[in-house]
Amino acid sequence: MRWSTTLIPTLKEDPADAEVISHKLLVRAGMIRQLSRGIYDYLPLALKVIRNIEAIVREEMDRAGAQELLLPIAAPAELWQESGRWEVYGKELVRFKDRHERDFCLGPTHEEVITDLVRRVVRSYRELPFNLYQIQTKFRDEVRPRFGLMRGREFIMKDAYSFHPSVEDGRREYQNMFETYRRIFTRCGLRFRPVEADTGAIGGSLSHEFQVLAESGEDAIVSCDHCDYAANIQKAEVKRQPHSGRDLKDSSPALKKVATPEKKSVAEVSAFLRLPADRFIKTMVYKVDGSERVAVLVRGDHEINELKLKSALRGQDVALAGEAEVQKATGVAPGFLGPIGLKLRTIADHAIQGMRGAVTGANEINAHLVEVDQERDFTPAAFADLRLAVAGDPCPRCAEGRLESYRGIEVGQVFYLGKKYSEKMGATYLDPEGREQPIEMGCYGIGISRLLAAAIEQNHDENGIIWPFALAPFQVLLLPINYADERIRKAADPLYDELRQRNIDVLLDDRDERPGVKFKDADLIGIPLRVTLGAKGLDKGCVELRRRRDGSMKEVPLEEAAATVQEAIQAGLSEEALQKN
RNA sequence: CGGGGCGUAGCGCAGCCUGGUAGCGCACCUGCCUUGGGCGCAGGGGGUCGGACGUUCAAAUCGUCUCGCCCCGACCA
Repeated sequence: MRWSTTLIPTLKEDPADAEVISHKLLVRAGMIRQLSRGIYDYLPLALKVIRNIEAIVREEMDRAGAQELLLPIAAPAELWQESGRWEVYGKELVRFKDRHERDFCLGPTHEEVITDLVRRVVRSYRELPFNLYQIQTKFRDEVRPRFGLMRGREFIMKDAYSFHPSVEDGRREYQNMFETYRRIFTRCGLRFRPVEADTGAIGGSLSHEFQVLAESGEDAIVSCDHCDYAANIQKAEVKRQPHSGRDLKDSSPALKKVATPEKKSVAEVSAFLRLPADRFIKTMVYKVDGSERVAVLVRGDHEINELKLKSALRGQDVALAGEAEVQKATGVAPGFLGPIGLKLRTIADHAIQGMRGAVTGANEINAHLVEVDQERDFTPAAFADLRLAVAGDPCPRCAEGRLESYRGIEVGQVFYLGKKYSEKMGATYLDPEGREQPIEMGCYGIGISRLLAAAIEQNHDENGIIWPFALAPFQVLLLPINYADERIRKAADPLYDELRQRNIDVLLDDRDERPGVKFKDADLIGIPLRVTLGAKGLDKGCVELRRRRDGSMKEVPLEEAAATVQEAIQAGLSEEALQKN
């Protein structure tokens, strides 16, 4: 492609409305433009990258035995009412009426539509299993779209759904997809980590997320430095440890009330009493299923994991109580709550068990209790794993490891759904004994457009994007210093033709621009290889080959340039494929 | 949904407080010049100041409403 005939509207300055680096660079590199909140035009350069991602996804999905299909983006409300999600999904689901006043929605995901298709088609176990996928635009009316393509309302997604005659077969396919995702993200040239994940709104019993590692990621993840345990912080288990009581004398000093005027938070009381945060017991009041109030205890340096709390309460909805609600339920203001004498059902994190010499609120304004001994002074209804894991925690799976924490961008997630949709929607088959059975299901998503942004978050420098070879919109950029110069042009044009003959995706910067402008734009759009053709080099019969990633440069005889470029691309691709993840 | 901020040329911004002929940089067009990291000189085009209503002799500027975009937020006791 010749630059002069394409549309790559680069910008010198960051767009005013962009916050994160991928958003800034996508706009500055002329790849996307915003049409509306969370809705973007994909310009040619962006679409080329998307097509590259899609090609990798298709190859690997097909290789794994899945088949591509395409489902409608608009779906009738009835399907969503059947699954129960018409009511549950909320405002994220865009609804509209057609001219006959029938309710429809735009698909934010396609479990309903595909389950409906399959139940109308499949009769027998002989027709199972299979895995169907599509690559399609999705629409979710996010509360707060942000960060450019990272959280858009309209986005491109690959979604796959598999159907099985047994749990074992479903698990096999889950594993198959897990490995396929590993291959896909490895081939994309990304550093990533699969982590155990919560199943969230989609439902199901087993799930992993694929997180592209990037400082700017919205997700916190932890992984073991010793074994291969890794999990989203929301899901990460905490190993039950022996209690952290200070001194294990037979008896604790007597309980003592101390005045703590206006000191409410752990940080404030900790500073005031000169005691470390891990000596504190934090008491939080939760609304459970909207009515009951439950007190939850965690150590002062820990934080409650509401997902764990929810499962400890057998799946009831939990929400932190407001200040007025706390006052009403306990008779004291938040900040001075403690488990001793509290007339509420109380559950405590494991770390609370056996604590001695602890500090808690006194259940009266401006006072705390010190020298609290859990076994002596109070007994919660239950102990459970209720807190968020933190870096340094011992690994819940192996003996030696410690957890490290990272930030990540979720670009893929696999779910084992089981019978969740098939039972509700009556997707069944006849087993060999002639009995009707609900189909076992799994589903597997990849955020294609988010992957585009994540790749940039992970691969950029102060000058612009640094594309992995596997995703780059062009493999190589030809940069004639002065294309109007006949000698340079007569070197550039044949090289351009030869690269094209070798089936290499090449961009020729044939614009009548100053060299500086071309160099800046070249770095900005991030093509992995750049061949510079200038008078100095041509005097020696040479051109210059430069790698975008490390800036390394070498002179190459003009006649060998095409072959050298081809080798460099091969080398780059295999280097990416061998990257350890 | 709540709170805050911003809408002025394609992009980035000033002007608004204190009403009086709409500006700057970049980009763009023409010519000359220049050609290894966003050159130089000269000339030029482009704006219903987001929209509506109001106040006023007069509104980008003041008021009311409205639309759009950005950021923050569901309380860690």
